[in-house]
Amino acid sequence: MRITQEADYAIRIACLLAERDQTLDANTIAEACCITQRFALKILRKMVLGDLVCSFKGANGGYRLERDAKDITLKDIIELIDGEITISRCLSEDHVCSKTGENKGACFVHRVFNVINRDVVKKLEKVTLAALVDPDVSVEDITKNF
Amino acid sequence: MRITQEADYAIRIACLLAERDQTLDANTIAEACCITQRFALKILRKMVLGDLVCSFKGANGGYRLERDAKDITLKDIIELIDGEITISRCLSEDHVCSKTGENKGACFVHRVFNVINRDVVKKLEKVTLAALVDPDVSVEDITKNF
DNA sequence: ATCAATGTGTACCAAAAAAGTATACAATGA
DNA sequence: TCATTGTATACTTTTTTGGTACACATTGAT
Repeated sequence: MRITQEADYAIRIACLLAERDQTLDANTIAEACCITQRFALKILRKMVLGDLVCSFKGANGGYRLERDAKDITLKDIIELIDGEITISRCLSEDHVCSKTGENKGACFVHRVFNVINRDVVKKLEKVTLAALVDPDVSVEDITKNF
Repeated sequence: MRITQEADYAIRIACLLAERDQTLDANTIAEACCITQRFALKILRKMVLGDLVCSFKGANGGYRLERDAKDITLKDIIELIDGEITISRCLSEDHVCSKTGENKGACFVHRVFNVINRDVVKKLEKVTLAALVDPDVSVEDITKNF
């Protein structure tokens, strides 16, 4: 990665939709998430194309989650917005290592990074929207089985 | 983070110095690491200022590791070059969350990120230059006690 | 039917970060 | 004393991030 602001906003938006569990229009979402409507629209568009939320046009239109909140993870949202999660550029699919001329896993160091990277992804996969939104679930509850 | 190219090069340089265990000049280092001399000089400068390597001017000058290779970790090198390791901007010391107006740990999501982030740093701390350079140590050896 | 409300598509712009280069200078050892 | 090697500072370019603009397409309420 790094996890971008845009992914961060997308997570907030997804949490909001999970919390309210109703169709919300872009304006409402933008206000609740402290971003401009235009920017919210852009992020929402990506989320629609990524089958994370569905949209309704016309009066009383808006957005809602496409799937159940327990079937959406932080990994899903971050990858949708930022693309493949990689802690180092050398780990990304299309990157060619300037040292070895090959891509990921060619250098010893990158193989170590790769182990760490996979672990991060695995952890992000374990965090569901449902857990994030549930007031009875603490950070410790979420992270204890990492 | 993300771990930058520059940090990546710094790691290569440090590995080279650990492997050879002698004073090497910037040109030799640059060639071995497949970067320009100028860029190597820039990175080496940071490493000198960060007390990771020491330098010698004049004829037969060059660089060598300041400390023993077993006392230098990936975390040391990456933090030296890239600054604080943070998987999301919201976790960095001087960042103020646009949602809560506070900094790290204020939002629930960021608290989760923080747990993951600390774990990454902890893993990077466990990888020493000595281990990376030792031909008898495998990636599995390094990562099994993560 | 019509029109206001709402999302769509595409393109553009600006700031920040990353990656790398240039130049003039300072120290040192043969 | 001068070639060799590092120092200091500043600049340039490219890529990524974060965000905006505008003309258009649907659709539900009236």
